[in-house]
Formats: sequence, C-alpha cells, structure tokens
Amino acid sequence: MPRLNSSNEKGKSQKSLLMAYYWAMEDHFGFQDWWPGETPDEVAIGAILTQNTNWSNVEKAIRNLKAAGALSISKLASLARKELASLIRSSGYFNIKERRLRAFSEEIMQNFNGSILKMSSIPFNALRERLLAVNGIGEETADSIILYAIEAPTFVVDTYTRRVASRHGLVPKNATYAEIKYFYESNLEKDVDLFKEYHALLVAVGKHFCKPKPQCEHCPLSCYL
DNA sequence: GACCAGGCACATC
DNA sequence: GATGTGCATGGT
Repeated sequence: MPRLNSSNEKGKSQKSLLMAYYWAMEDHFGFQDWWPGETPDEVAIGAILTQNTNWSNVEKAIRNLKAAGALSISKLASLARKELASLIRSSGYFNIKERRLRAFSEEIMQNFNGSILKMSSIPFNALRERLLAVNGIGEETADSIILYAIEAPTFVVDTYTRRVASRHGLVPKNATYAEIKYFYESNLEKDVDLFKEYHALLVAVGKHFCKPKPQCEHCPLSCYL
C-alpha cells in the first residue's frame, strides 16, 4: 500500500520511534486502560455519539440512556424516534445521531441476532466493510467499534492521532485516513491491547497539549519535535 | 462571543 | 478527487 515507509531501514527506525513515543506518553500519563463502557453495546453506542463532540457531552447522553434502560442495541431499536433523540440531546447533532444509532442497531439486530460480538464470526475485511456500509459509520467509528467493542486489532485514526502524527512529521500533512492507519499498523506489533493503549495515549496527548493551538511546553513528546 | 470537541454524508465543481 | 456545507450541544 501507501507511499509511506518504503525502505526497510526507515521502517525499522520508525518502529523504534513509535515505541519511544509510546513509553514517553505512558511515563507521563500512566496506563490508560481505555474506552469508557461496560459492555460492547455501550462502547459502540458511545462511538457513534462521540462523533465530532466532546466526550463529557456524550457521558450525559449515556447516563440518560442507561436511566431509561435503553443502553443496549436491542432496546435502542424499540425506542420511538423522538424519545431516542431526546435522550441523546446533550451529545449534539441529536437528530442525525438518532438515525445513525437506529441504522446501526438494525444492522446488528437483523444480521447478527442482536449481538455485536457475533460480527467477529465473519472475516475482518468483510466485517469492516459491513460496518462502513451502515449509514453514519465512517472509518473512525468503524475502527473504534472493531477495536474497543469487538476487540479485533485495527488502529483508530482520530483527530488527535492525525494531529500528532502530522505535527511530528510522521505522515504528510495531507495524509489520508488509510495512510495514517497503515503507518501505525505497519510499525507496531499487531496487538489489540497495544493498539488500544496507543490510541488512548494519543488522545491524552491531544487533549492536554496537541490542540489546534499547540501547547507543547510540557508535552511528553515535545523533545521529538 | 468565539473556539473547540474522540465525524459523516451529501452536493457541487 | 477535492472542497464546502449542514448537523447542535456544552465547556472553556
């Protein structure tokens, strides 16, 4: 695939660099053991609700869904449109996200007997394509569901991943989602726990230091800039 | 009041 | 293929 890391020598150094980043972030932030969510359903619902939205806004919506006994794929599908939209209002874009949650729950109910984990019974590429075919699930949301809910190894590229990788010159400024994903996946051991933790640490760096206006002074990665 | 936050689909050129 | 736009709340 992509135009990144064509030579073995460069590839080797990139692998060392990525793990140096990893330990620098781990030293600073500690083990993240991340994605908030007690069940695969809750994780997947959170992945859709958090699209272009602050997580604190999502937490309120999750609490509402839980209080209504609707924090599962099967329950979501049975809610009236207005009721579901009302419950997730705080997460923003609530009409759009209501449709997206419904489309996702219908996919799981109709084709996987209501169980997200049953998606892992089909080959990885088919599984990812299946998710991408659901209206409202793009690459990041699909990969978040695969990594954190289904727990299959795929690297999640979000705003923070893109921002950190770009600012540090790991990928071109105009790199595509697929190119960034490939960069990380080809330079890290293909391991679910590593992919989870690495992404979580990138988000921690992003939230604290790698904003649109960077605040690099105390960033654990600043010495690599 | 402006900016930002763990995107995506769709229209248009 | 690239670019622009609509979707919306809530914290800083």
